Amino acid sequence: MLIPKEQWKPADGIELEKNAEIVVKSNCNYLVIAGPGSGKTELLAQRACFLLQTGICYSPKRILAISYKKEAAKNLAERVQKRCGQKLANRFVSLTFDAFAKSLLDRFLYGLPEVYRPDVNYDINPSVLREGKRSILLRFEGKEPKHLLTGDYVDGIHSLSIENIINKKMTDKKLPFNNEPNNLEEWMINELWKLFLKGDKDFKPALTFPMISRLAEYILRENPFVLKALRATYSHVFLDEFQDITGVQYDLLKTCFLGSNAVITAVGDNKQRIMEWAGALRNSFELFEKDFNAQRINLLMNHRSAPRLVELQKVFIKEAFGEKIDLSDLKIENSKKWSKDDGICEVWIFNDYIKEAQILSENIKKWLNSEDLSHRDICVLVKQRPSKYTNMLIKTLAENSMNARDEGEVSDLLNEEIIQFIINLFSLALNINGNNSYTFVYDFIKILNGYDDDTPERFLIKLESEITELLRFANEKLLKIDNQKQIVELYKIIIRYLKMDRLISYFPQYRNTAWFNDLMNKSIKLLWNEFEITNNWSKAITNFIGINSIPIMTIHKSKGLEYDTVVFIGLEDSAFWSIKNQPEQDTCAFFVALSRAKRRVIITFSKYRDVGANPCQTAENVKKFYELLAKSGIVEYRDFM
DNA sequence: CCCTTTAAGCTTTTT
DNA sequence: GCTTAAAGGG
Repeated sequence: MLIPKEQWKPADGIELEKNAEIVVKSNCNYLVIAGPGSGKTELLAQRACFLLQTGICYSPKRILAISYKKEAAKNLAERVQKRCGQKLANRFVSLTFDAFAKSLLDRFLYGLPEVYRPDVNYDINPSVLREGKRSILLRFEGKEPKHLLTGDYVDGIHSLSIENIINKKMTDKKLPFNNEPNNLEEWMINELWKLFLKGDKDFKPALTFPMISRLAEYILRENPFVLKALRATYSHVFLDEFQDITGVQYDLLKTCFLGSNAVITAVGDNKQRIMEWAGALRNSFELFEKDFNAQRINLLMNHRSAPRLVELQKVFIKEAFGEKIDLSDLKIENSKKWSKDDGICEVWIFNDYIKEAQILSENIKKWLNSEDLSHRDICVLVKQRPSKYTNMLIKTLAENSMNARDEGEVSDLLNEEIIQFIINLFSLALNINGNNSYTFVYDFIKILNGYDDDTPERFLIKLESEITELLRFANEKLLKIDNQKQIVELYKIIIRYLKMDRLISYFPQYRNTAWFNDLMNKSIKLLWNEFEITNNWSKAITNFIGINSIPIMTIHKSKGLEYDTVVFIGLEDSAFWSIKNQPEQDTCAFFVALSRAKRRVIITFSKYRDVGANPCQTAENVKKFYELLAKSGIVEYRDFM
């Protein structure tokens, strides 16, 4: 059953580059610098296979893989299962950082001292954080201890920045917090911890994710047995997108595994470090090398982009990142699947955003029709505020019967299990050729019923007829719907059929009623919107899923994704206003945008754009980017003015 | 109530 | 760095 180490070969005939193979078979901590398209998911999947198939990670030991996005965690798990089969993949645990921290907290809640123990029914992110943090402050008005009202704090809690306290200060330091506060800010931090942990008559206990990580870290530090159990479980740890790790998360990582026998493989790219403003550590690579005695190694292949785009990326790296960059960054090679002239990068200059939208629409139409691209092969990127920058384009595309939409608005919604269920149910009810819809709906209801493969067949047969009846009912109702309220009714009937308590027991996140209702309302609104436009339920569902719309998103959202053609709208000062405060991060952001494309990048500049009171756009501050593009000799400039 | 001044949001993820 | 929302003063 086990494969000897020397005989092990990468699964599915995949060829790994030399450095990737070194990491896959390594037995020490590595920091893998993996640029765009270098195949880091594949590297981690192959390493998982190597460890499991050779028995280096032997049963019951497990591999813990930590990502940042649910989607990334899911993709990696699926890849491992595909490469080495379900049985071995059962010992591959792929989680997001927050899911990992939360699972520790939920399992070992009672390992916390009473003061720090959250109510077992805590919510995540109190709704009040969204509605107005100031209202939290008000409940402490006048209760400030008199002796702390000195110096900067004579005005009491009003002199505090509540935003800063909740987002940063509360989780700045490891627990425990100082029980005898020396100033008003410390007092406020303590009061907020108590309120969030325990709640009161009009505040439901609710934690933020950084708080959860701090609590999990505290449990492990205070309970040697829990720590020992964790370390006994995982022999190997993978850390994806390591450039994004926050200080809070790094502390948790150290408490978990520093000084243990776990072999850690961290993968990341400092050229894509765009999350510093949200707390990502600037020096995570150096810290990891030092603390964990990790070796640094670079991947040199770019499997994604066409040769001319790889060349452009290299020029960009060399000129924009300067001496900070490892020399091997300039040795990147492109994949053999391209011919050497492949790859297009153009800068399109417009007088106004109306012309910009027209020209883009014409070209997108051409790409869709004559280049055989599908909507999902194209992506429209913006630095921030997608709606502001792409309003006109969406309108113009619609006038030419093409769809584009802000993917950020809907992607989380569409990925929720309950929404997936509803989509699949409606697709089936309307006889849309969904490939796996029936399996999805059947399995979903089967699980909720607590059925498995040992369940007597008569129950399963009954279940099938129940589903048939549900589909018939949904079909009948859907076809009669002529206002939004009737969709609400249909949703209610479906949820009542599924039973909320059963839903919650399998998807505990839906315990948060406000969030669940929000999901429902958003999807109803979106669905109704699509129906109003199309007046056809099949089309409405297809549009709701977005198969026929071009995704629009921010650069941040696009990280980790790839598209044949990338249209970056608005390489302008007003879009990159932050370039003065955070030049490195904005350079990284532009690099991320550039490197999403497999074959073609179009970058636009419009002299006039309605993004604010001053429509006249400049490119003084982003001049650096234009100079770089021009210098490469690869980019073609087209003037549409 | 209106005008002026100040502060916050922008770019994210996570159950 | 610029826009918009909230707060403060007369």
